[in-house]
Amino acid sequence: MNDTMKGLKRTHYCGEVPNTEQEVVVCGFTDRVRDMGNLIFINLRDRTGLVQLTFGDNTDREIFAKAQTVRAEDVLMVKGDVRKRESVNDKLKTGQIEIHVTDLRILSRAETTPFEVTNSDKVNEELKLRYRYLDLRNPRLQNNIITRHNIAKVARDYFYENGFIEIETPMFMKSTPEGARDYLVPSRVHPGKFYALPQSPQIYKQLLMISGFDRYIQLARCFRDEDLRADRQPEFTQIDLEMSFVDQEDIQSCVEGFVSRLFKDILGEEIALPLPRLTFADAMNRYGSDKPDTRFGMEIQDISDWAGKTDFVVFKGAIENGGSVRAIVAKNAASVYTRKEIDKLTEHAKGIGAKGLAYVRWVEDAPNCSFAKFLKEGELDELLTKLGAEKGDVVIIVADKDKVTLPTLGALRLIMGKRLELIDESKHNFLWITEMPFFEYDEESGTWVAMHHPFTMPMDECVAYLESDPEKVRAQAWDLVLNGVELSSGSMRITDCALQEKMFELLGMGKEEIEQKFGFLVDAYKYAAPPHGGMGIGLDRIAMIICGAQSLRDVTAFPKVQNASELMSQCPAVVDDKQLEELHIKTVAE
RNA sequence: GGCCGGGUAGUUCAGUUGGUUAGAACGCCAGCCUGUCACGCUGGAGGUCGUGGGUUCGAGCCCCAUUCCGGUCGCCA
Repeated sequence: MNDTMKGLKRTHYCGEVPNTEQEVVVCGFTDRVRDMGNLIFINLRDRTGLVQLTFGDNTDREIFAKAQTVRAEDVLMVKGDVRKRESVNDKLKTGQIEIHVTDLRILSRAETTPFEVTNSDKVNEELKLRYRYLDLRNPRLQNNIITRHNIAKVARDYFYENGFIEIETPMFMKSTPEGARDYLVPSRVHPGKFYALPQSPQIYKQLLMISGFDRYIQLARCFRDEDLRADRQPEFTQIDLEMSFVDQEDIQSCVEGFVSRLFKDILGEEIALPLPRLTFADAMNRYGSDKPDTRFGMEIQDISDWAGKTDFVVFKGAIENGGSVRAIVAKNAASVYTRKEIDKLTEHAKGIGAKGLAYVRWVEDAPNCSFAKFLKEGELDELLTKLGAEKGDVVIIVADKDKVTLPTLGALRLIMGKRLELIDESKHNFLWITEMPFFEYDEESGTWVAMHHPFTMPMDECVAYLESDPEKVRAQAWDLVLNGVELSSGSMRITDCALQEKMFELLGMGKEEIEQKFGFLVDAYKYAAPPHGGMGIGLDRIAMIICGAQSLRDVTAFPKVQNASELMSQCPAVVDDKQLEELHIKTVAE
């Protein structure tokens, strides 16, 4: 039989027992037992930290005998006297003191756990996820979850103080098949019809602006039925906001105020404002990415002019086909990037669409160049000078259409930057990416699709060539990037019915289709709307970076794995035929 | 859906060219120990080598299939 708490009330959390002699009552989990024979030490743990319990000469024999039976992870409640320790432990917050126990209650005994809770760094992720509730006892994970809570609190405080109103939007909404796949929800009362879980509260928050709420915020749960990544879960939380009577700069400076407050309150770090801005086109040209990690250099260089003059058919061919030849220079990398390592890079590059890599590896006096035999006298020297390459450097070159050269070099830049340890992990580099393209050509369907969403406002100067040159149309849409992670995305919305109609038309949507999908939204704008725009800030991703975690799993209490299932509860799971029948999904034969 | 990596005591791993009874550390159990804090010492229990098939006199190891986990590309308005 377990003991009860009867007659005892907790007076302190373990990590907060003060350094003064007094009687206290603490409770928590058994972190570790050190049994010296006639002297027993137990580390008791709760969410605030550890405190040492001591059982010795002066301990009642019955209590001592009971203490001998305590095992790791047992739940205890004890009364005792706080005493100074004979030997201090500097590693513990409570390392100056210990509790001489006068009453020991074993409230619950633990079976031997499948892994050691506080020594689980190297334990297989799958096992820890199956026993997530145990892994969550680990102080590291517990601190992450608490930090996440603190981030949410700062978000609410900041936006509430700035006049934002928190409004809940529906979890059951109409499916909009564009973009990410929806999770669908059937219902007993609507045969053949489905709700969708929100990918984001986008439409509702725009309607709230039309209703005149002026500033809206919500810590919104969002759902996307797409494959997972380390930084992508099928359900996630957005700090979702929308503002009326503002322009892009107003929204950006409001969000800048938030991140600066957040990093100061949580990490004590000053973020210099305003945050740097880079256009989408510049980001692609310099970093080969729409979410560049600017914690290190190694920027992409365009060497098309030089390459066009050579006789190397691969380079010339790329340029003649309207492409480019571009390079990155890895300083002092020749010893790390041997021929074999460069081959690995080549394999990786092929995996993402490049036909191959050309390289110069300058290790001895004469640079080792993979395409030297195609060059005329002096051309290699000219290239190396142009690139600023020196002895010890490695140059990686890709020749193809821009659509290939830029993302390939962007990906290689990241891989090499990590490998060469060029990234200062203590840095927090924010960056606004602006002037995003409006349309994206979809090879599969051969049509232009909206890169952001179809309610995004084009930049004023682009409206003139909406029809003639869709590729060049830029949107009043922007992203906030932190250390190469897309944190947040925002845009101004179209409030002009005629323009909205035109955008739908350009996206190949007929009147009927528009009416069926977005009729209510289009109607709403007929009754006048304030100019408005907003953003969705990824709470999980911010938490991940602030906690220094490598995966969203480390900041999510109960995360899903790669195939979007949850290993602990084994969901999703099959349901009874009876349930399916009730939902009109399956007819069960009698 | 494609590619890459992984699965051997409860956990983390080792396992030689395919060859006797599959090892170590931690954990667990028992005993000893009065100042430990990753306590120490002695002893013990614990294995369907992910699963199924094949090759072989013989498979943890080689081959095929399959499953689960991770990473990545596609995908993520």
